[in-house]
Amino acid sequence: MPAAKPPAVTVDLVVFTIRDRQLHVLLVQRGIPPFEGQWVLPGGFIREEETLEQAAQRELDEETGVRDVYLEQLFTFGDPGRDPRGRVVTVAYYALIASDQTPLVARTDARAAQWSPVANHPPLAFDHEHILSYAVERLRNKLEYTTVGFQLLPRRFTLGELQAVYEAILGRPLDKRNFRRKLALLGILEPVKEHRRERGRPAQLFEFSARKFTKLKDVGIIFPF
Amino acid sequence: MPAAKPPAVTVDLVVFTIRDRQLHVLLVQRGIPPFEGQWVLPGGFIREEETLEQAAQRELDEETGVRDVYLEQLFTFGDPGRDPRGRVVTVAYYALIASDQTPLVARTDARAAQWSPVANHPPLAFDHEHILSYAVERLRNKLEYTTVGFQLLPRRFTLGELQAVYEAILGRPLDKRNFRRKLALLGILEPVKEHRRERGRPAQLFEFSARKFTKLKDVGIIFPF
DNA sequence: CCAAAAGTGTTAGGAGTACACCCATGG
DNA sequence: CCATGGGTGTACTCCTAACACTTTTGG
Repeated sequence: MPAAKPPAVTVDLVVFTIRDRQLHVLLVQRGIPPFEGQWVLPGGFIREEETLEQAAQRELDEETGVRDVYLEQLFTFGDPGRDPRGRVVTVAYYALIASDQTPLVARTDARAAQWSPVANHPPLAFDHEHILSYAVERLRNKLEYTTVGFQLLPRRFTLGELQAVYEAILGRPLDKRNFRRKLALLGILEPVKEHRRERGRPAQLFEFSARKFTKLKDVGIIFPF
Repeated sequence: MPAAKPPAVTVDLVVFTIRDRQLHVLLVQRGIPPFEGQWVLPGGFIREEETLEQAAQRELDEETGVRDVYLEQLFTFGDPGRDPRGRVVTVAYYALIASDQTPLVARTDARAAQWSPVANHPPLAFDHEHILSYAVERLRNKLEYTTVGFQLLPRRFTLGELQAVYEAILGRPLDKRNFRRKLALLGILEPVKEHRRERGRPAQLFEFSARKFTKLKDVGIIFPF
């Protein structure tokens, strides 16, 4: 039934995290031609028995050892010529990793992997530059009307850290008082009986309240800053 | 390089239009097994030399004879088992057709094609029910922060018709005065020297002003009703 | 003259934005 | 004591939402 020469189907991942208050992306170095030695987004072929999302989960697990993270389909790229080896259609996903879970897993193959600041990353092979910038754009939009930002922080965080996440991704400073009022208004943060002390006045720690959040979920959250 | 048994890759289309103030979708009746005689979304295999979007354009042209319409990638569906014949990954697109351009093209194959009201359509085979509802949801969201609504109307239209489009898709009544004020504020409609007369007071006809619109494009349009 | 749709303003409430100072701690 | 980040309130503007009557035409 398939037409002649079906294309290969891969899944590519744009894995984001926050490191020292900057948005980082996971890159791997190719060990084989084409583009040997150049940096690319992690990815691989889909297997027969798995869904696209499971393929993305599996790749993510293989690269980082992290599970249960925010994962969302981004876009499907399939231009002929995007891969010199032949027709490859890639379904791109992006993932958000909490900043306390970013250790990379011991790698089984020869390729190196590293977190790179999005604002200053090595050139990428294939059309991965394009995929990355599309993912950043999506993340930026998503940030404005959902609560994905929390996915990038550990379970407990300060309001300063949260604001830094938003500022890093949106690329502009936010007003501290307005930011805090907005969050208070949303009522999805739960203060915990603990403070973080480092440089300056100790900061109240908060947790994201899944309970309160799910109530809002149906209503639809608008989250502009 | 490809893994064993690469999946087939198809493009499926959710083609929307407005007919007598209701949202309609284009469906075709399968002429061959599986699901012979059942209704599905139009679609087909991608060709070697074309991009995904070109494949979608081509399918759309074949089905409706319409070109230069709003077309946007929706989502890629690839669960194993979504097609009984084997692994098929489908990249779904949705398209918006102006209501004065909805005649279907003379069909070259045996299948029937028809416009069905989304609110009352025949059951769909494969996972096309799922694809359709996802498309409706996307359209609804898109309507709230962009100007896609105009794509569903002929070049000249009345404010009543435009409001009816929004109401049909959003599924709720809108306040006439607020709706009109909002549009006046956006300033992207150009009144033309013509009125439409039918049942009741004649209505001013408007055109979408591409010139005024592109100015806004960079600024970013928010379009809530 | 009646049915049908077009057209038109005001008000009250909520959200966004701009803005500056004091507080608690570690070094 | 000083550097560092934490924490707080008010005023203005703008957008949204609610709401009802008159106008113009065809039949």
